[in-house]
Amino acid sequence: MHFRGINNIAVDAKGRMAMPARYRERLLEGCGGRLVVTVDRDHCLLVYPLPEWEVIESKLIELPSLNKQARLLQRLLIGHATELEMDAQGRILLPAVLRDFAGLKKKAVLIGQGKKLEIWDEDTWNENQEGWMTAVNDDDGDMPASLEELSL
Amino acid sequence: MHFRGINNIAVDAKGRMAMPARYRERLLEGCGGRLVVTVDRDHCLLVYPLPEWEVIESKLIELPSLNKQARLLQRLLIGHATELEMDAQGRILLPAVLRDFAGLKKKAVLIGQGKKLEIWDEDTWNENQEGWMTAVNDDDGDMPASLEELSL
DNA sequence: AGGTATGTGGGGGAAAGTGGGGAATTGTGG
DNA sequence: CCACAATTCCCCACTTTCCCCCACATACCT
Repeated sequence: MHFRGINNIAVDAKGRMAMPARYRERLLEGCGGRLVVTVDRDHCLLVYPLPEWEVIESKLIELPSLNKQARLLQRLLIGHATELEMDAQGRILLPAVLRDFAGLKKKAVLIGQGKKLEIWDEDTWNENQEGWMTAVNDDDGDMPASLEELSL
Repeated sequence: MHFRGINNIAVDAKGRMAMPARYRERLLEGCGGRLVVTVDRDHCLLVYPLPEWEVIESKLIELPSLNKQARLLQRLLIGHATELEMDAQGRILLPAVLRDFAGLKKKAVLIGQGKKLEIWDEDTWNENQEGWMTAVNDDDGDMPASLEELSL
């Protein structure tokens, strides 16, 4: 059971955002509404059900400590990871630090990405869309074999 | 059992479009009328029966997260993938986000494409036709082996 | 020409999204 | 240890959207 699709959501003055109704039941029975929010390199936020996150975290921890990339990834992801729960109305309260990081204003966008969800500021999302569209079409020669052979 | 052929369809003020009758029975018994609609790089929409989509989605999710191309593809395809069902009249409601993306107005075109269907704005479709006809004839020398060997 | 199947439009009820007031809890500084 | 401030949580009320159902219009077949 994967997350997919796009949702327009509002972040209110207190920094709360309502989880779309169609996700709530899954989140409650899957992990008791316990979630982990962290940041992404592309300046959006990532939301994992707690069990999923723990898998990822373990992998990150075991990366070679002498590798610079690995250390940066660890600081970024584990360092910002915040555990939080849905309240009785199915909302989560996003910490100010994370809202600032993603440049979240009033209007935001929630994107299903399989095991996780991404939260984007609406303007940022829209601005990036066009660029991505063309970037996907550019074959920059740096494409893994699994991508070359993909048939949609 | 593949989709093929072209259909002119109307999108009403609420964003609903009627599935052609000849597809309905197949869609109901094949997947209980459960469909997934997402976007394509060429600014049209793709419609998959849910089981077909899940195969594609799994492949996408397993792509390497550190590869930029892969991440963009995931965001575009999974991020916009919306699950929806046919209503009692055999119609589906296309979310506003997706209609905007494809520039859908009142008149649209539904194209059978094997495992999936494509939805185009009628004007966009007509405008593109000409260009494609010539583009297919240009052998730009950058053709994968599987295409070189194709015998129609 | 009539009947059946398909396409099209709209109205109303239910559910989800949104916002704010106030109580409870936490944390900080004196 | 207490007092004050800030944050977090819960509850209520309003607004908007979505979805189900009914009704009509059009086309096609008999």
